[in-house]
Amino acid sequence: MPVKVRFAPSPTGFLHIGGVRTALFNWLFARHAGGEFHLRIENTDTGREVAEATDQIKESLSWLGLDWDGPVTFQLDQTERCQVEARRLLEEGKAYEDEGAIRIKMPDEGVTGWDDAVRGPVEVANDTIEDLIILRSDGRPTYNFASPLEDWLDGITHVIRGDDHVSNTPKQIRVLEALGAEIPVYAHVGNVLGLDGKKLSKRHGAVGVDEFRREGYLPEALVNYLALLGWSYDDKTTIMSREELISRFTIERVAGSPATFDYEKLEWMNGVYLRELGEDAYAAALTTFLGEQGLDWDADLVRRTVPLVQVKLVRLDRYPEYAGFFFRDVTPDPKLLDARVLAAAEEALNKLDPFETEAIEQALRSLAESLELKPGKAFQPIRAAITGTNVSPSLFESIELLGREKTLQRLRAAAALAKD
RNA sequence: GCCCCCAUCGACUAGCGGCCCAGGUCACAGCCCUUUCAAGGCUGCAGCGCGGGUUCGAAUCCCGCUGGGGGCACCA
Repeated sequence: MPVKVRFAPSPTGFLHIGGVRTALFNWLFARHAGGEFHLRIENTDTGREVAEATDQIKESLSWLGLDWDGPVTFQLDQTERCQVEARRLLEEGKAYEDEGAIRIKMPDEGVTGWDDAVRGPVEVANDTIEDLIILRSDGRPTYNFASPLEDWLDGITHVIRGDDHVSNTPKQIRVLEALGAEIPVYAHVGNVLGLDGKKLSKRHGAVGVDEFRREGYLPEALVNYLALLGWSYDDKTTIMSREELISRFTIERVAGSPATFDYEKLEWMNGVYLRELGEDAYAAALTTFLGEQGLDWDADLVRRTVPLVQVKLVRLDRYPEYAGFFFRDVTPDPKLLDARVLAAAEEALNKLDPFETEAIEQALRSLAESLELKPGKAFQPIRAAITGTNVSPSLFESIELLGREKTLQRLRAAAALAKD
């Protein structure tokens, strides 16, 4: 039987990073097996912002490259079918009415168990499972009825979901049995925790996918990082392309223990991906990102700054601060300046020909020498004058790219500032 | 309160009885490189929660404890 899995978020808000991880595992599992990955919106509880949240979920998945098969389905669409099935269970004596709602009968003795694909055998005593309501008195199905029912209708073969669903599983298995449906394979993945050891939630920093996007993370990096949160290929492999992830992913190597989300490692990994990009691809990513930030900077100039910044940035959102001086004026802190050095620099660069990196470096080095200053000491005031700060891309290349006119202009302006 | 799940360096993890006085990655520290910051190279710091078993032999198996997480709705 071909593999068929689903990711079933509820449309209550943006896509949570823990949810994304669940989606990713489902997706990797399906793609590895050549099966299908479906997106189902569990809107059993009529939400107010369904449309908006659904769009956002779809966009987040798309951005990450997690494509789904077939149309997006909505649980609410199965309301009638749920009612029909509930009535059937009633007729078959497997359910009963209770104050207008319908409850399913659960066995009082014995156990309900399953062989969890990540945890192994799990058993729950039946006397701890109550007769749950499957249809509310207003006719709407409850989650624990609608979800397994739709899994059955959709022919879902594997249910891969978060740890928090473990206690729902025995209930859903009983529902499925009553329905006469086949029981899918269940796999419960450990939860994602925040730095404080608590389950990740909106309280703990950037947990929505959107936020990672705004902070300049690459989807490839996020996917790679997330894949390693609870799954591993072997004892030493860390960086894996999407294709490698797909071909290597198996549910057997997924861990059942909770994992703490580590921003520092994600950043490091993002840097790895950023550095691996070709210069044109890097420029394209940067331009797109800047556009999303509302910064309409000259794409050609952005492209030319790439060689100067690529190895330096670990996140795209650092670019404006780091390379913004190419696009807008600067106001350096006077404390970083030195009028004598700046005046000398202006003179040295004024009629330099050609105005190129190598010549610039040569000129400034001999300037340092004649002023009897260590190179680093002499360059810092110049750096501040040119870039506005004491942390910047390589000075000589920056000067070449900025051009003679602007360079001299900034040198003069800074020299004036320094005198006060 | 009841039920379920989990437990290796600060973090993510490898380990499925001897290959482990525990390996990799991030973080951290030191050194090298160096025009700042990064990146890179090298070195280092650091862990099997506790107590009982089983076994010739346990991080690996069993039991208990402790700790953490999740669940017990006409929420999903």
